[in-house]
Amino acid sequence: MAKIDLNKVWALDYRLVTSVIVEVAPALRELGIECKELFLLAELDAHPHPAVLAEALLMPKPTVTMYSKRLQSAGFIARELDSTDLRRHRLSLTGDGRKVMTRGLALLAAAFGRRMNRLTAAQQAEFKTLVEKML
Amino acid sequence: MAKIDLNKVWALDYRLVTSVIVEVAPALRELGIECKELFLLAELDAHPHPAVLAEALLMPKPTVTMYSKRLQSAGFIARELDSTDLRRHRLSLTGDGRKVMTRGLALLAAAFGRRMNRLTAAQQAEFKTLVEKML
DNA sequence: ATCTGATAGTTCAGTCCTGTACTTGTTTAG
DNA sequence: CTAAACAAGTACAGGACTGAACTATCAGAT
Repeated sequence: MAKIDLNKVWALDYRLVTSVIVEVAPALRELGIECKELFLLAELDAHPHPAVLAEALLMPKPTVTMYSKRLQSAGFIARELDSTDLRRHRLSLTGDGRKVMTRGLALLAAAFGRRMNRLTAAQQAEFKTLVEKML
Repeated sequence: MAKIDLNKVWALDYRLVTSVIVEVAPALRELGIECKELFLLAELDAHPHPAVLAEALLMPKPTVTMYSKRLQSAGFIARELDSTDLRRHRLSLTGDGRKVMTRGLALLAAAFGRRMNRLTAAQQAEFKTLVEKML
């Protein structure tokens, strides 16, 4: 088995991810959010605390702070102090926030789905397995 | 075959790509370039004209202009007018530029390789095939 | 020759994003 | 109990990035 060209594969995967983002960004903007804000909304249920969120999203803490502020003032998330640890803030989706997240994820799934559909169902499952293994 | 969760797979792949970038960024900075500047350098041989480069890299033209300027003043690329079309500029790597690119790509390949190594050789080849199909 | 529409690239203004340093609150060692 | 160490989150400054508008050149039609 010849060794594969890592940089080639990397470039392909990077391009795949980027192309989806570029494609979806305008529609998301119409929804009132940026792409990374959508990712933040999508992880909120699983990780309600900003510090954990920052780690999960691989973004620096100040970035999470900034997005949180914007999303809060847009009415998409709520913030409350964690009563068991006063350093912590707990973020949660508002009704509007959940609605926007759902729509945004649908747009993302549509764009990514157009690419995944070039694979057979079995290949799609295989792709998922491989990416899971790599992380 | 159950339908896969597109958003899940998307999130995984996004995270994979991002984690590599985040991991490599500090070392690249020591080399004197940003991550996206490396991608630009890496595509320069194949696409010497800024407009084509912008499309290949999925970035807006002004961004390519800005990076080109910085890379030129850092001595990593050269610019010359295309004599057959005075609107066009032809970019090319300098000796230093090629050296930095080679090192940068090696860092990238190392980081991405650590993830790919969790797959068998056959799976790696399969992954490449699948990503190629999707683009 | 000149006009028209298209293309290459840049400028600029303004937003986005993040590194550094800080405040506030919690835990732990003594 | 207190002080040092640590953790959550923020403020701010400054660099990174991009959309809109612009200049210069080209190619084709009249």
